Amino acid sequence: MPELPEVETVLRGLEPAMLGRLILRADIRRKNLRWEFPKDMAKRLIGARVLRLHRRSKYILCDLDTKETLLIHLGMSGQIIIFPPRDEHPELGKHNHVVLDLDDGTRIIFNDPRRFGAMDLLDTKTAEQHRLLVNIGPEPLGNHFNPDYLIQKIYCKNTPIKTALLDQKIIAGLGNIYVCEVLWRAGVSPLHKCKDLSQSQITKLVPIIRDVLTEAIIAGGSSLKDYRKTNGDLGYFQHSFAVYGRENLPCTKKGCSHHIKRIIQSGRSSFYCENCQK
DNA sequence: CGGCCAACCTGTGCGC
DNA sequence: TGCGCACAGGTTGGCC
Repeated sequence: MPELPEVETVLRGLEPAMLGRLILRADIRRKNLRWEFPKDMAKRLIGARVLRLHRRSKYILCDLDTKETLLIHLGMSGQIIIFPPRDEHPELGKHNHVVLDLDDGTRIIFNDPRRFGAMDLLDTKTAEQHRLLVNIGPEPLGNHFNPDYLIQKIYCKNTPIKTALLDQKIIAGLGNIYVCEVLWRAGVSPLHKCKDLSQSQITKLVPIIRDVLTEAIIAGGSSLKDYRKTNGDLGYFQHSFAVYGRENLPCTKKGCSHHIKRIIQSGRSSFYCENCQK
C-alpha cells in the first residue's frame, strides 16, 4: 500500500523497535518474494545488530554491524507488523514470509500477500549502487529536487505529466495516489503532455509535490500510535483524498460542480476533474 | 531512447 | 452461495 509517505511511516515505526537491537532469530518461510532471497539470508541476519534505519524512495534500508544492509521493498501489498517485547505472538498466517526476533523480545513480521515486495542483503558501502537504487531520481523532499531540475527533466518530454511523475527515474517515491492528488492541486490534467506545460507550471508542481507528501507523512505519523501495526496503510490521509478513488463523486474545489472522472493511463487509473484540471 | 504492455501474485468486491 | 470479472497503492523487462 506503500508510496513514499507510507514507507516513511513504516520506517518511523520500525526505528524505535529495531535500532541498536540484535537479531536473535530469522525465520525465512519461503525462498522468494518477487525475487529469490539472497543466499543464506537467515544466517547473515542472525547475530547482526541494527545500526541505522533509513529510506531511499520506497525502499527501507537497515544497516547492520556486519557491513551489510537489509533492503526491503513493500511492493503493492507488503506490511510490517511489530510485536513489542512480551506481547503474545499469534500464530503465523500464510503470508507472513519473514519473521525476525530481536534480543529484547520484539518480533518483526513481514507480510505480503501479493509478493511483489522484495528483500536483499547489500554491501553497506556500495548500497546506493545496487541495481534497484542506482537509477532512482532525487528525493522529492530533498534539495536536489527543485524547479530547475524538474524543468530540465521533463520540459519538452512527449509523455503525459502523469506518466512522468510516476517515473521513478525522474522523481523518487511518487505513486498512483499522490500523483493524482498533486495534479488536482496543481490544476493540471493527467493527460497534459509535459512539452505543453510552461516552465512556470512545472515550477509550481515542486512545492505542491512537497506539500502533498509532507501532509501525508504527518497524517501517517498520527496513525502510528499503535506501533504494532506498522502497516503501509494510508493513515488518516486517505480521508482527505481530493480525487483518488472518488470516481463520480463531486469535485471538492470551491465553486466546482463537476464530478471526478476515472480514466486509464498506461494501465493505471487516473482520477481527475475535467473542469479544474487542464 | 521513448513509450507501451505484459508479467509477477493474491485478495476483494461487485454484478448476475 | 457461487462464478466470473474488474481492479488494487509497484516495478521490471521485452518489444517495436
